[in-house]
Amino acid sequence: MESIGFEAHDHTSCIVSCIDAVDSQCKAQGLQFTPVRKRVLEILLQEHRALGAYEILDRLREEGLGSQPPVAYRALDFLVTNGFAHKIERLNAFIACTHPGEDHAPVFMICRLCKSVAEAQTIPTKGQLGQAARDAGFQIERTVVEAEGLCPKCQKAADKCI
Amino acid sequence: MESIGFEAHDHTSCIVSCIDAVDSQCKAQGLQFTPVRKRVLEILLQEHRALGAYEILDRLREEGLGSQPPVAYRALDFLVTNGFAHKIERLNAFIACTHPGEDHAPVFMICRLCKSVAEAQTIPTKGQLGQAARDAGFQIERTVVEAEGLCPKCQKAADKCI
DNA sequence: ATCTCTCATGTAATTTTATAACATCTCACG
DNA sequence: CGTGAGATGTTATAAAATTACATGAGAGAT
Repeated sequence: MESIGFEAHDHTSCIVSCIDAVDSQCKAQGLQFTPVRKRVLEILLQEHRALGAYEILDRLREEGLGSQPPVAYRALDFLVTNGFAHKIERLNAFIACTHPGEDHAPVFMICRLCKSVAEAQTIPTKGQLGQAARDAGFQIERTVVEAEGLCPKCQKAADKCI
Repeated sequence: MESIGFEAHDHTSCIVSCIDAVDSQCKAQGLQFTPVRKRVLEILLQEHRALGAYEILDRLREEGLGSQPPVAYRALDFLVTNGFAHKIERLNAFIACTHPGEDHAPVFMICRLCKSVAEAQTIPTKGQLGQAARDAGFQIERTVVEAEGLCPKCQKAADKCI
């Protein structure tokens, strides 16, 4: 269980290496990692925060890469379908995946103050959800697990105010 | 860990007893269980399926209980805030709570074929999500846990087609 | 070389989901 | 009675997502 998002790290290299990883994975799988798709992933990678489709669209528009909603939604759909990004249902927003390539059952922790989002991995069949599914005879295909609360930084900031 | 939703049960009495339970809880807490709010909860209780706000609004409109979106959204907000209903984020839809009154960390299982939704309860601090949060120093306030897949009935139906 | 099929993109219009803002009402409490 | 909090009515608008259809670009067959 590893989580990325709340700690500092070298962001520039993180973006480059992630793009490279996705690039080669696309080549391996015969997927087209087109300029719009790559740019959308870069935009997402620039922050550990979920971005709305229209925020992304605005940036694409500034860069002349597309101006209508389907442009953003299609690129996001490609990224999500192939596991390079995730949708945060609670926020109707999207975030780059921090574990591209690996098989996925992501869990998100969303800070209600600073809006940062961290991703961790779980094994869906294990744990309480897995147990509940087994009890009910339910066959899990996909999971959405999102926790809202306070990240370490904002907890400290909140403590000072008391 | 108990789950309601995929098994048959006496639905009429389930609705009545649930409304009664919410009614007395509202009295105890000084909450106003007004006609619109009660009707919306009844509508939700009539199916073990999540209903969109506009589906609910349509029914309210037919009954002359309100015609504009805020009417439905306000009633739903009351029900969700007080734990009498839940929002299924994945579906942008709402469902009556099967455990009103109890302290809540619900988990939902959504059948992708028949759209039925079952609710189970978990302890958020336990399990993999709790562990991930502890590892990251994240303080959970609220969780969204939704699994999509096949309910027992639809699994059987799917098996026959192979 | 060109046909053609698939996948990606461009664009307009629309649908679906949700909220803002403000007027009005009701009813318990002083 | 006032008056103030909470509930409702109504108009308008914002935000999120999709449909539908036209166009383009490249791989592989003929």
